[in-house]
Amino acid sequence: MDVRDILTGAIRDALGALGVDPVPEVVQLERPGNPEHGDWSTNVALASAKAASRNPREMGAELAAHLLASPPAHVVGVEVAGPGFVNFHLADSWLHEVLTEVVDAGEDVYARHELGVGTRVIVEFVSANPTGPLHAGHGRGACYGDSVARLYERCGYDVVREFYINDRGLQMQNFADSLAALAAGDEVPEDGYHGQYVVDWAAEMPAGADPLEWGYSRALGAHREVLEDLSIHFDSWFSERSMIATGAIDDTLADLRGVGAVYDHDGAVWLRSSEHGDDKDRVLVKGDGQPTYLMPDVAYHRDKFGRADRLVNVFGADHHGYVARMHAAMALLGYDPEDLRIAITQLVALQRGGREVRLSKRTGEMVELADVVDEVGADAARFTYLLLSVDSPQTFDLDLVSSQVNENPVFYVQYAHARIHQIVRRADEAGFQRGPLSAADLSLLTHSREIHLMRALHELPETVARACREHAPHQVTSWVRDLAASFHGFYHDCRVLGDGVDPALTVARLWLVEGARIGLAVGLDLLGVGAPTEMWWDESTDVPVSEANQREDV
RNA sequence: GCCCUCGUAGCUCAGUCGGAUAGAGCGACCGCCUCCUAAGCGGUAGGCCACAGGUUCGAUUCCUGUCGAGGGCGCCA
Repeated sequence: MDVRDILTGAIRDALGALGVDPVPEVVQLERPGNPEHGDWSTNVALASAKAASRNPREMGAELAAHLLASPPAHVVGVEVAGPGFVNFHLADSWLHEVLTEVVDAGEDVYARHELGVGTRVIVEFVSANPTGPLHAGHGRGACYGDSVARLYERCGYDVVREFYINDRGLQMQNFADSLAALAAGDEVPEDGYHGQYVVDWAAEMPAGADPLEWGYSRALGAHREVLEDLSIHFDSWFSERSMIATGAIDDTLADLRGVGAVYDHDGAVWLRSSEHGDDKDRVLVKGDGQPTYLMPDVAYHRDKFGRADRLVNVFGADHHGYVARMHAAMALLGYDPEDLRIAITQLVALQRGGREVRLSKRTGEMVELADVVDEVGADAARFTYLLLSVDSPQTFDLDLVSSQVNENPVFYVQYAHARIHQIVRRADEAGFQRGPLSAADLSLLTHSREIHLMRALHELPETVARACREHAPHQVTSWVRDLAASFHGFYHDCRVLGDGVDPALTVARLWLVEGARIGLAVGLDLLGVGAPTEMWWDESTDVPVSEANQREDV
């Protein structure tokens, strides 16, 4: 049983026994930052004193005394502190139990949750127009969306990764016209696409090919390729065109009309989105009878709600204005807008050679995502994209991430994982048998480095659940960095193997190393970053030589 | 003008349902390899959490306003 369940259960029992009325619904436990405040602390006396008409400090003191009279498992001290906090001091045995749980569970099971069993989630991300290659800015949404999907999977949800393809409309035609013009030796039209890639692709295009269909497939192929390089595998590629064949667009409009969610004005069809939080009503069908971009998107989301209980969309900041109208449209169709979760990723600025590189498909000056991956490697790219909260704008410095690797946290973390495997290899070479866990004396793990490492491991399940709930994979990145730091400290101060180390301690430490391995493997997998088993450096080039740049898949 | 995100150490950023003395990396300075990989470890310096109110036992955190940064506000997509 998790130590928190033991403590909260004992606290509630004690409050009841002390005649506190009402016994609070939730008992909050936290890890105090200050070690003097014990291993765990509760503010329950502060939080519930008022409702129970009691003095918080006195209530805390009574609670502490009562708990100390018959202490819960592992508890060796309880005291009241400050305005009424009740602090628990635990024997290290609670952490030895944590390590046992980690090792028993293994990397497939540890920090896995059942929160979402039976709930279907569609995570839609990237969804770039098939009119050109993905650029560096797309990389953030791509890595983020995939990692959010991994978090949902780890929490037991039934997840589909979906890419929505805008494969009809004006942009497609402009793109095709640009290809055709270049292939014919003409100038690109005014509102066409001007990037260098258009020139390259036009040269590739076989004579007689349909520029629209050929360009479409060329762009989509490029998307697929770079995403695969980043270990991002979509389960579903949803074509906008397919909704014309299925009649989904017409059906959606008829549905909206049926519930009075649209009206005709100035020859156009308007959606009453302002009735559900949007700034103004939006046009669905233009005066010329053509649908706006919004119309098929509404139909698409209606389709998704037919396939899932929850929708997660990843939009770039430049599309955030879209959120209100989409929520309104779903509300008008009778869905709960809460079930459409839209994550906004702030923009990525790219830096190279100390100056910013502008991203613009129109001017043609852009850095392709494929170039970023080539330049810094898939692992460094993913880790860097997932380093920050998506609420913060990011400056991705290509020179820094690729060449100054000592400033790059991905190598710090991967190095910890490589060190773990080095210890395991050394133990094998020495013929050292770890033996069964049940035979190991984990109580020998008492060094502060060992304690810190086990504490960090204990936090992983909670971190995963929160990161999923908040759609915040960067919290996993932070955890992984923290665990790596704990491990490097342990590695430095606690020898696992050697003549001076008691064999029983070696066994216990090998199990701790195994626990760290499991934790890092879980965390890195959630980030989609490789976990290399060895890393060596070429000192002449300062380039790490490892699976980091030879990885195949995650 | 309205909407979204943000404002925390010199720089880049974390900060759990509102908790006790606000953290990390980098940069700066000082130390540590006879030993499982020193791309590692330890220490020092560095803060009016943009500003002003409010809510309460308690606010970096929640609410309102001001200032500042980025982005968005079309019968374009």
